[in-house]
Amino acid sequence: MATGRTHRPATRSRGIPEATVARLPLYLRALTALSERSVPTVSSEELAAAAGVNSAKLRKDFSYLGSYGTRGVGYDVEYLVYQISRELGLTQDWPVVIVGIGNLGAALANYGGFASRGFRVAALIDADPAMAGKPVAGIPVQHTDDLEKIIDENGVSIGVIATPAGAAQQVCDRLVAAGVTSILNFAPTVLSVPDGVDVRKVDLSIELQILAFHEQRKAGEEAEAAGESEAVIQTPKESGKGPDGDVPAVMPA
Amino acid sequence: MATGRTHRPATRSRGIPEATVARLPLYLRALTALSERSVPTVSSEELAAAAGVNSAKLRKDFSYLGSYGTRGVGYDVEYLVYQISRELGLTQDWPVVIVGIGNLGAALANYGGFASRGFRVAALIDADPAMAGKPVAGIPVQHTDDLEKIIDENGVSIGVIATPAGAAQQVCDRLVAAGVTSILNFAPTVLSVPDGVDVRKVDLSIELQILAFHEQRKAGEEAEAAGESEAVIQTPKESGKGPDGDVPAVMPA
DNA sequence: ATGTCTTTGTGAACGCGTGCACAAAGATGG
DNA sequence: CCATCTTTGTGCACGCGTTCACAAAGACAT
Repeated sequence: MATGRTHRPATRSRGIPEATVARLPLYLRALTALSERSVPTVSSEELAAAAGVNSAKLRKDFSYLGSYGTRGVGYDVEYLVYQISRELGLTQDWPVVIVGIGNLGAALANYGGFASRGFRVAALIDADPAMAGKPVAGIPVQHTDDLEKIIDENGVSIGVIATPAGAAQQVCDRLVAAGVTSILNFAPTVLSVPDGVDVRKVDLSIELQILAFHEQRKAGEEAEAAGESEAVIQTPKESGKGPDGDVPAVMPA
Repeated sequence: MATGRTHRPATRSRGIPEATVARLPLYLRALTALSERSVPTVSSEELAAAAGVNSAKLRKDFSYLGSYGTRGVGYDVEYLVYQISRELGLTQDWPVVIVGIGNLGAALANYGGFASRGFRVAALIDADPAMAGKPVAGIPVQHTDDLEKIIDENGVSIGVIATPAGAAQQVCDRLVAAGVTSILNFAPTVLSVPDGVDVRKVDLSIELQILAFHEQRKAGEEAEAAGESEAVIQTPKESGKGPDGDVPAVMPA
């Protein structure tokens, strides 16, 4: 099943920083767009602009993969697309199961982004017997009872949890026990998993709350409206006295 | 995590580090659960375990908000819930618009997490005239033409983009022009916004690709550790600059 | 070949976030 | 009131990630 995995592109292959890994998909997307427009080469400056990052950062990121650029010219788009795809493991097929076919699960099943890049929805699983057999996105929903069998027969190693919060940990445990080692969690819960299992979480309400925090801060500064531009003022760290404006630093009684 | 933002000197808004802000919602969720069980106080150790973080980190996070704990006892749950809620701006109402009512947009509209905490879906907007008036999650969908009017009349400052990638930037521009200053972007695009506008992005396919990377790495290590007698992994000749044999089959965006 | 010009690749400095470890603060019991 | 025990709040050191700035590498023109 797994083809040769002893890859060593003439440089330090192991030890790609996590932050870099998180940006590779971004670069890949930008490069794919260039590829479709048949652009042969691209400079770090251009690509960085397209990906919304600093060009030095981009060059350093690529340097972890190896020296794929040509000084004075830039990077070969096709070659880079291939290298990043391979580094991310997108040259192979990743069967994925989605557990919890509610509104969100159905939306995920229909999401084109899955199929387009090496990921294939191998099965949809739901606890509701009434859902069983019903096709969603052209795939019949299967019952939770068969979870282990489905994982095993399809060689699934990536699972997506889109269940209510209450069921998430239990589903997670079963997925892990059945052999899944990477989980994308949409349920608003902190999952606990054994070592060796990766969990990434996508949490709507957390994202909104972070936005609300900044929004409130912006509103506060605006209300203060002393005529200062917000970018440059850096209040020196003071302790004790300090007019921090709107919010009273309430101390517990 | 994923937060694509235009550059800004990593400002500590009122001295609270960005990393701390991102964890506050997590603490709040754990505290709310404790509150519902009528637990009066909690130690940093317990709360940290519930939130899945280091206890020292949690104490330091709270120290940015002020000294709300009592040594030898712990933190007062109710008080802390209130303080964090206020800090995050959840004590006020945040009207939100969702633009792009496809599968994902509809799922978001139905998502309970919105209403539960200060956020209220003020309007659903879609470009398809056939959708207009059709109720989704009990809210009638309105047409994009009225976007500016809807933003204005409802005092919306937070927008959610769930459109196809092609429409995202255009929608974003209109939202910003209409007064929205915080955007949660689900479209697989890098949005460019003026200073002062916050963008957070949620990108499915990026999350999956990051998981795939680690999955591939795990598989590789495993194969390496499981004895090297496999003749399959013979070092390819790597003649010239061409990559090794297996064809990449480049995927479209 | 030689010089000029462009762009990469990276050494080094800096800043942020994390986690340890401990002193200070307060509760609790005698 | 004093001793002891628990838990907070934080000083400090370390490591990761980001950014600057520049030498080296190659393309290209003459």
